[in-house]
Amino acid sequence: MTNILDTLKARGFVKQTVFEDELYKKLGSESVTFYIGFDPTADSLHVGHFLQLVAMSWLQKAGHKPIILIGGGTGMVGDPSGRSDMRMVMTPEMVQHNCDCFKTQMSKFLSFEGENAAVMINNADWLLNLNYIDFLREIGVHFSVNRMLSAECFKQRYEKGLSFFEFNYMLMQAYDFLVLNRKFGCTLECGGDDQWSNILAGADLIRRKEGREAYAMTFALLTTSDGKKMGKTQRGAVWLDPTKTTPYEFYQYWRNIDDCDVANCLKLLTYVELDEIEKLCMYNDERINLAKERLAYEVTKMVHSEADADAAVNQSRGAFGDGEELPEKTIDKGITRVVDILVAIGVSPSKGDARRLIEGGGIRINDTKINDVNAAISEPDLSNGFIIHKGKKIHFKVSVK
RNA sequence: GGGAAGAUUCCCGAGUGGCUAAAGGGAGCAGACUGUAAAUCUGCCAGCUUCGCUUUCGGUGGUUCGAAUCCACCUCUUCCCA
Repeated sequence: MTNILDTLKARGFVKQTVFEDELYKKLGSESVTFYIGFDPTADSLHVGHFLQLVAMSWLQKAGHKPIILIGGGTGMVGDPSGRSDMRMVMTPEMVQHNCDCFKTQMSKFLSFEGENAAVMINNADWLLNLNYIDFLREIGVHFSVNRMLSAECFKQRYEKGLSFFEFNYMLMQAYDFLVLNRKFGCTLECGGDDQWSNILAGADLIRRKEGREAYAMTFALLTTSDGKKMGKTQRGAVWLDPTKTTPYEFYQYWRNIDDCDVANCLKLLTYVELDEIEKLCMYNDERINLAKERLAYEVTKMVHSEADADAAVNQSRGAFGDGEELPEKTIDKGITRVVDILVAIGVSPSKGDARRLIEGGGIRINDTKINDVNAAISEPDLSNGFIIHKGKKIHFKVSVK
């Protein structure tokens, strides 16, 4: 049986580790309890979280026990990294609501039952009632400011400024790891590579304070080949919640990624075997599209369902090939002008935008280009339904309610 | 506590009384070319009842025929000194 660390490395997950040799042996010989932290700042996860969850599921499948730590404690204060944003104070109810949403979505990738069931824990349980003096005496003494300042994550913040709260973040996260180690025997913390300093601090703290082994491992962040964060679109993040990002849109997002990112995404986001990925991605011409289709299908199936993935494929055939199905939208009775319809179905954010789109020749109805800004849909089309195209990629079948 | 600078449209960043819905860049959208890719070139990029009107340049008042631009106060941010 192969060591899970080999698998993760081969697929490009692993960025940094501590005591890799020891960790390797441990992962190969026993069930390791590990954790990753998630901040409950929204009621849905996005694709960045998805990568972490896939990594977790690999580990769980190999027999290790996942702990999902929800940052309810830090969420009560608000994430300081969103600089200009209002620091929205989250009520316990909101945090609870977001946790519930997370759990539903996560249960598709992780098992909350069985021998090594995943568990979800909220750090508000211990962070909120922390006594400041006790914390300083117990935890604070183990941290050297000089060392913290030399950490990469703080260096980048020098110019922008760094609040004491943010500086404390490292201690809180380190403390989380310590608590999980004491209460649940958690010995490994994972996370995105941007969390390296914080994770390392926790592992260090446990070793120093408890004299016990503790390990750290960071995973690659989901970025494009030129280093930009993936998962952003015109309309914001790509969410896992089907009401925020429909399965069709989700499918299309992956179908449209750059050539050079396909292999990476297949390795990190799907369970497709490595040699198969290699075969799929060996082309530099249009045959690479098969790899994109496979990626989009697999990921949609994982996040939503096989039925949703099949539907998305069929709708895509209709939109881009010669299939029958198309994603559908309905409009209220009485809306007839093209401009109004574009706004009604959410293709344009405003009428001005819709007008410009028509003026620029970007809109077609039933394969006829619309040139007149005031054009309206004719009666037979209104009752029978019609197809609206925006550019080359957005196609909807529209019918009147 | 003392001193200095600053807050501009999604982001970065010009603008210092009318010609400014506000330069330039990035992102985004559309057109051409393609493979539902990239690169490149072109156009668009506050809202609306669109030959016009309305709302925008941290907040509130004020000066002016007229302010993003001048004055006052407030809020917040950054920097220097303690």
